[in-house]
Amino acid sequence: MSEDVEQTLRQHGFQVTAQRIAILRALSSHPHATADELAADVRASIGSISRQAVYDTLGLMVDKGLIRRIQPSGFTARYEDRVNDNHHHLICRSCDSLVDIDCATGDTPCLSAGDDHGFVIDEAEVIYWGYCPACRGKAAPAKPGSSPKSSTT
Amino acid sequence: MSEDVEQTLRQHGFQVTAQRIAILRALSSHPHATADELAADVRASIGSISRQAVYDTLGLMVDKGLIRRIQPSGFTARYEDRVNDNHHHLICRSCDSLVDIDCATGDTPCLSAGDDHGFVIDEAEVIYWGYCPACRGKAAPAKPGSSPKSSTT
DNA sequence: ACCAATTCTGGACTTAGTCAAGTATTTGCC
DNA sequence: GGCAAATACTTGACTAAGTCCAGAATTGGT
Repeated sequence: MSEDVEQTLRQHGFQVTAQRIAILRALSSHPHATADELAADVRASIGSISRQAVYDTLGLMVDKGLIRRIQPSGFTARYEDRVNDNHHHLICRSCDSLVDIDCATGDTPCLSAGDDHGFVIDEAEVIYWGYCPACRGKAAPAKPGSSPKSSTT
Repeated sequence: MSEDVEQTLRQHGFQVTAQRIAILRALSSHPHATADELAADVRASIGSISRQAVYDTLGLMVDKGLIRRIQPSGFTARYEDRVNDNHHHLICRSCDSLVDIDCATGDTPCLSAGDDHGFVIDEAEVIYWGYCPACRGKAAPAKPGSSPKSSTT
């Protein structure tokens, strides 16, 4: 299994180092982890790693499309290794839990924006906000001034 | 015109203060501004304002649905006063320009997620990533290791 | 095994944002 | 219009996330 990770690294043009292997493995066991959480996980397996190495590696991997970085409003950056598989994220406003969600609409649904302003669009990132089963009852904090925010789409 | 802003504040249950009026007006002339940019703008019109007042006010206004906060990956939080009008955002990966974009798909399109995991979804936030007309030619930084990232949807 | 290129470390630094205590302003009421 | 209670604002210290830099260590091709 360590070989798989090594393979992946080489295929994407990375030098193979203990740190990178550890980061990648940490990521696959902790999807949606923050840089610090990954660092902690890596330290548990490797002994130690510098913060800089973590940020450098994650940054490079994101650039090469090996992993994905997400950063919803109010959260610090999170990373995941599910990539190129057409999924989105669903976040509970109350307890901050974050789950993956597959897009119902086929292959490139949301890519059809109205007027694209001349941009070449290569990705549509969707974040669904709401309340998870556990918080659904207890929370529902009836936003006072505003209408129930029906179709922010 | 100052009266409009006052009205809006009262309607949403706010006390009316010079700072709040100034923030709201700054926001309508600078859509997608950061907290610091707004503070600077307010200082230009009012003389001075504390950072805390800016954050407090923006936070309250977001809570009451008067304004919206967006924070794309790699950006600091931005605020806008277009609210409840079903629009999304389009960002250039190269020059970071950010434009509004209306959703083509009608009223509550992207709200139809596949399996909602039992969540009650009240908002679907969409961010389109790509290259603006100006950067389209010059940038296109041919992501090496990864396939052209066709349908991240 | 050696050398150049790449990567990692450690520490200082920056930026965005929060906390808490005290002061000022607003607003409802007389 | 004046007063008190509630609300808002200011100041300054603090935290967390992330960046910068220079030097040491590792990797991988020969």
